[in-house]
Amino acid sequence: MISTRGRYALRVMIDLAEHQNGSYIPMKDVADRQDISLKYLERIVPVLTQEGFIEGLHGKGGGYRLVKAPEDCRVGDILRLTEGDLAPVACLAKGAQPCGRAAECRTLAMWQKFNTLINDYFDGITIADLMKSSPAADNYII
Amino acid sequence: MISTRGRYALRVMIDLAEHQNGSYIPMKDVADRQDISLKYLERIVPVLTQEGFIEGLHGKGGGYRLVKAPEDCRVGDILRLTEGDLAPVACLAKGAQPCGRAAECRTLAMWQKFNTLINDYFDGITIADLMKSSPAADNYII
DNA sequence: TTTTTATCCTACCAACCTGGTAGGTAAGTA
DNA sequence: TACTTACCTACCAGGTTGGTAGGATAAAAA
Repeated sequence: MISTRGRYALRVMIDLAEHQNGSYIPMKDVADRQDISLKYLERIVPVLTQEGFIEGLHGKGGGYRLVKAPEDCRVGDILRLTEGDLAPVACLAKGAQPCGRAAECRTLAMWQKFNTLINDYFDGITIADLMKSSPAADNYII
Repeated sequence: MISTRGRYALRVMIDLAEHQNGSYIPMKDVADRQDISLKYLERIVPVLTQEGFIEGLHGKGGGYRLVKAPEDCRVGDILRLTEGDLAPVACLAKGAQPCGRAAECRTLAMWQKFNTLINDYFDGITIADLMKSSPAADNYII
């Protein structure tokens, strides 16, 4: 289950992309528009800075700005960053110790295929795609 | 992330299927073979009985037995049962209250497509498929 | 009928995760 | 100097996870 950290990070990225005008956008504005606590966003957003998705500027006229173009921001990268991992089972997670039953495990292949399915799905979507996404219309297709 | 409940339930089903001989198999045997605490399994397994995947018999000579053929046991059904839900985000979970931002949400369509992707994937796999699964061989394909 | 075997049921628990809040500090602009 | 904004750290309540413990109940064997 994707937690609020990943979901909020995506909404911040979309919001910054939609209001992109070259200057810096205060996180307070994003928080107001997205109806998310500024304090909570302030704890989520720094990792996006560290990995070079956005850059922050202190003081008046400061805020955040996209570093890459929305077309180059893959949802998969943002989710892996904020969620730590997209692994569907513990044994495939990043810091997992090797499972002793792996050689005889009848479910391992299923989990591994699922793992690549997940990562491929989100790697195939960019922030630019989400900007164009209209939920009401898409609902009929699904 | 799929918890131990769902993963252990699958291993129990596979174990029962592999040792199927018409009579009842004590959960103690399954617990020993799978190296899972009997007490913990006893708390997980009843839901499989309630939904008609397996049937239990008390007393000596008792244990559990598959009701359906392994070909008719879909992994998706077992996981939805034991995990409660396979929804990737809170707003798509079973008891979720409708989200007020749904009409303007730019990520909803992505989550919905991901949700059907997950369910379709696991609905396309049966216990019979898992019985045939050889992890070592499949690793090279993935 | 007693004993054994097994399912089934409920309560409890420690550790961790989630979704925050609170209170500051650092840095840049007016 | 005053203000604004990013940035950092500690704390916290509530829920989930992954169990354990101790039985009650049912059925077959002795």
